[in-house]
Amino acid sequence: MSQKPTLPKGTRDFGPAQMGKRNFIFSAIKQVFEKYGFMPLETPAMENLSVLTGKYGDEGDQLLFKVLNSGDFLSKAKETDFAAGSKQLLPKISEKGLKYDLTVPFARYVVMNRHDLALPFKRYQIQPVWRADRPQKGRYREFYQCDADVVGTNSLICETEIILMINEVFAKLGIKDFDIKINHRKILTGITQAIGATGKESDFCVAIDKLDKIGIDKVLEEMKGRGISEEATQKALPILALTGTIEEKIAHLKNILQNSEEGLQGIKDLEEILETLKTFDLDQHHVDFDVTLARGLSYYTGAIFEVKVNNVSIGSVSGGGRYDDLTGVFGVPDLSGVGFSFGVDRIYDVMEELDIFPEEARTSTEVLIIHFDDESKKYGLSVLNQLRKVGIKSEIYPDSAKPKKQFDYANKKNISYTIVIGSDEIATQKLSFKNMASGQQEKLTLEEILKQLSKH
RNA sequence: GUGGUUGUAGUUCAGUUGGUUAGAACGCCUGAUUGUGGUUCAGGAGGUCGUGGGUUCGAGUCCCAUCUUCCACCCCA
Repeated sequence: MSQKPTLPKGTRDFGPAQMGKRNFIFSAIKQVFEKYGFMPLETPAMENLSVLTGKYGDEGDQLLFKVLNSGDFLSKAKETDFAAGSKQLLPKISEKGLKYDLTVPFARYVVMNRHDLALPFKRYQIQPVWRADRPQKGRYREFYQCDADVVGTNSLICETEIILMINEVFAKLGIKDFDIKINHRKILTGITQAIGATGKESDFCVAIDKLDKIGIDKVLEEMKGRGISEEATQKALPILALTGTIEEKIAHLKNILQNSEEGLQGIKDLEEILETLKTFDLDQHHVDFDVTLARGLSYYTGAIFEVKVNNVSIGSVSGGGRYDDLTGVFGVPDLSGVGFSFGVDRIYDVMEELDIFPEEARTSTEVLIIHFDDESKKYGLSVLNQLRKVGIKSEIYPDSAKPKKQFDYANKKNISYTIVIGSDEIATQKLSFKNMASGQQEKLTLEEILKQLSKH
């Protein structure tokens, strides 16, 4: 009885072709992170549920994958727990969960190791995370995040450096048309004060975050639905419709927020970030100030970012922001951090949609050795040894097979060159070196072949 | 979590109001070609129709459940 194997919902295999492309993205990100002084960190796939729960809101808790206790997981549960429902039963049968993002495990790490850390601590982390979400295009239940965070400094240089890193990574990847949207949590707070909806900040944010998706009318409707007064929504209207350059928007908002100390502080932060950016003289920084950017995660308290690639059907590919008190829930207050994350799976989808993966992302074997009989196969092994000694990615067809089969193998693996060896080649010491793309073939000594290959 | 959608050969898809033995293209294998792949030609293999029930004389087709896919909402990378 054989059964067809299947994958769990929302998970994927990555074949060699995909991995070549994925690694291309990973290494671009890694190089940039390290160039900016971030050090790698890895944390376990599982965390204790006490670490994870309550950090992402009720919605987030629901999306956590819980791991059943090992052994007799029912042993601690009583009938009364079972009768009381899942919420009561859960802690009795599950103590661990798969991590939901990289920021909370990072905060946990900082707290556990704070005496050893050189503050400010800069780390990057590239690992899979899991969410029990319903999958869709660009949304998976297992996906990779690439986080870089700095903790232990309030300096806005960090924010500027995030903008620089995003620019560098996208330049490496060849993504040209994108916007780094930036906003500030304090500006959002300021706006709610200015329009007379103080305290309604999170309702306000949830509503305006949808602006580009559902349009201004529906946003105003949603605000009313969330208990923001008619008068306030009317006041919000011109603010949400702000246009012009970053400088113009800032000037305008300064006026609107003149009575909000918090709002003005947010503006000041933004100005400083942009001012610092100037000293790095980028041709184009892709930054756009977007007052409607809110972002869901509630722990952000300062600048917030989101990156959108234009003219593709994928949502944001990167996001982040500053959080003043991330480690507070673990008993270490007043440690400010700022960080952001690249969504590799989405960047992959974007690059696939734009068809901009370079040839180098499709690395394969460079040379296949093809042989006709046992003698030439044996001779081929010594040739193979020479190729590998100089670092050429090479392999020999391991079985004795017809040349057609061996050539088919080379085609299928997209191998650029073949070296064909038979009795003639052994006798003359001149090997048949074939370019698989052009079909051209010439008889060369091994040394000449090595010279040819080193050019590529 | 709510509502909808999808599933037929390795892959992409046909398959009539329920009616004989479920098709095509591409891919795969063999040969034409025993020292040369991509092209061409000839032949061949490959399907518990997602899974489990039900209705019917008869189900790929209708009904129910379940899994999966994609989409919208919620939320998010």
